[in-house]
Amino acid sequence: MQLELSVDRSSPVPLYFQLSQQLEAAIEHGTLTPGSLLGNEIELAARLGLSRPTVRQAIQSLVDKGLLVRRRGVGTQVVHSQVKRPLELSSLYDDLEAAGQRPATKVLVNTVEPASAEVAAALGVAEDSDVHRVERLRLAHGEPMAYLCNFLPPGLIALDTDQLETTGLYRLMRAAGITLHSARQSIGARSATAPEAKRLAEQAGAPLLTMQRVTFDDTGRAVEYGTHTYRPTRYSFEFQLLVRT
Amino acid sequence: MQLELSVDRSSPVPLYFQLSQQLEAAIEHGTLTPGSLLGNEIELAARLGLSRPTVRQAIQSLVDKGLLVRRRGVGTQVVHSQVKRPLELSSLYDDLEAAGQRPATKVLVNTVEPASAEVAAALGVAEDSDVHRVERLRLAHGEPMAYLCNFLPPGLIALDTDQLETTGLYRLMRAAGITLHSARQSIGARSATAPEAKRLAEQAGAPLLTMQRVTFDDTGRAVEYGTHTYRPTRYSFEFQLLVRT
DNA sequence: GAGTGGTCTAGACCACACG
DNA sequence: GTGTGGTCTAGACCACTCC
Repeated sequence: MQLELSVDRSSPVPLYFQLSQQLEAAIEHGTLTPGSLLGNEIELAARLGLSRPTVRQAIQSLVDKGLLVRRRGVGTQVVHSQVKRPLELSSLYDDLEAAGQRPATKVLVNTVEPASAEVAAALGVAEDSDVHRVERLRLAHGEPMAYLCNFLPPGLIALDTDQLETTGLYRLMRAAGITLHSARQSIGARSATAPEAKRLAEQAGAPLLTMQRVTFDDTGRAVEYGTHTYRPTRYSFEFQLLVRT
Repeated sequence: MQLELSVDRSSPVPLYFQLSQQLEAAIEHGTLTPGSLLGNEIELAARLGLSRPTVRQAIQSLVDKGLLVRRRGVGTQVVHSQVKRPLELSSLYDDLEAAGQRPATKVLVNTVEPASAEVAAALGVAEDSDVHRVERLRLAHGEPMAYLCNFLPPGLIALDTDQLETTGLYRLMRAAGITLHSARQSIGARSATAPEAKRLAEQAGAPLLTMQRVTFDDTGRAVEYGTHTYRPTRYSFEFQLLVRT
């Protein structure tokens, strides 16, 4: 069966992007089955009236996503194993929403305070300089799921408590025009202290999953530092990752 | 100051790769300071005697690594925050070795047995069909750090106990010509059962960090399924990740 | 308006896999 | 040997940013 592909040269969408989207949709949809060969690049370019570099660019973007594999002398194949979700800078809010869990957020603290040494080091600001402190409890189905404590440098975004209760922090930052670039994360575990246990409706000493994260924008500024604790019976970190080549 | 760049056209190493390596080294070395502009692509191409697409390919590879940021109408800049380690399919053995911890491995079990339903589902093999089972204790400085239980489909690699004690599983697979492609991971936490606690020299009920992983090669075969437990006082998952754009 | 990266073309030669 | 992807060239025009 012949795959239907076409590009619209009058569209402002780049040609390689149009092609990669169509290929991705065909893979997602099962029209291109795992293991099937894509056909050689020259022929594909001729069929679409594109140059080979343009077709290569489209294919390369899907190789980078892990959907296709290229073998010299063989061809380009659709990967067998379905790549579900590449690891991304995930927002717990988005994660829960995607899982259909209707997340709720309760803002416990939303204030400005002097930075501790730890916070100052993480955000790259002077010690005792003002930073925002936000503490939130994230619930799903009315059950506490995670306790989130975040610090932000001043003047970055307006931290409105109502907004914080209806969406995630990353969405607020993106909406404010901040381009997130990278994050440094650390995931661990430890026993709950008495106040932690109380907040999360666990028993003191219960195991907790912990995550610390510093997020940077594309200018290299630290835009957020967070220390989070999760109830491991309710949440775990799941992700797919690709091998660097 | 002018950055010294040159390419060797007689080398079998691709020109774009030579260039990207030199740029990466200059960033690492501090010759290219964070925030500095790289100079426009046309001029850079002319200076090196390369075509612009080749120079772009070199720059793009570093953008993908998170070392550079491009802005239309502005230029290409070195990212401020140092990207340390991109998240990769990490081997605990390599992690420990990189941290100078001289890892040691004790093979507890190395056998072939019928696959349980869970293992069969993860590896995509028939239930009760033969699979390798390897249980290892990973130590650093003589202290137990993690308990690793892995399952592998038969006929993939020879699992020599001596080799397993001197290197990591991923190295053995790569050495056997297996091209690792992607992995699906889940990281969580729970309380140690009595036998788990004993293995890791912890107390029963102590918090443990857990990781489950299925690894696929580039043909889509599952090549490994592992369930690991870590002592959270000795180990945490640390990684840097880039935001998908 | 000037300068930058973003996209695109129409070729070319090479390296590798497979029969 | 044949076919594939891997690399490379020398241009071109456009979109965006900044002055």
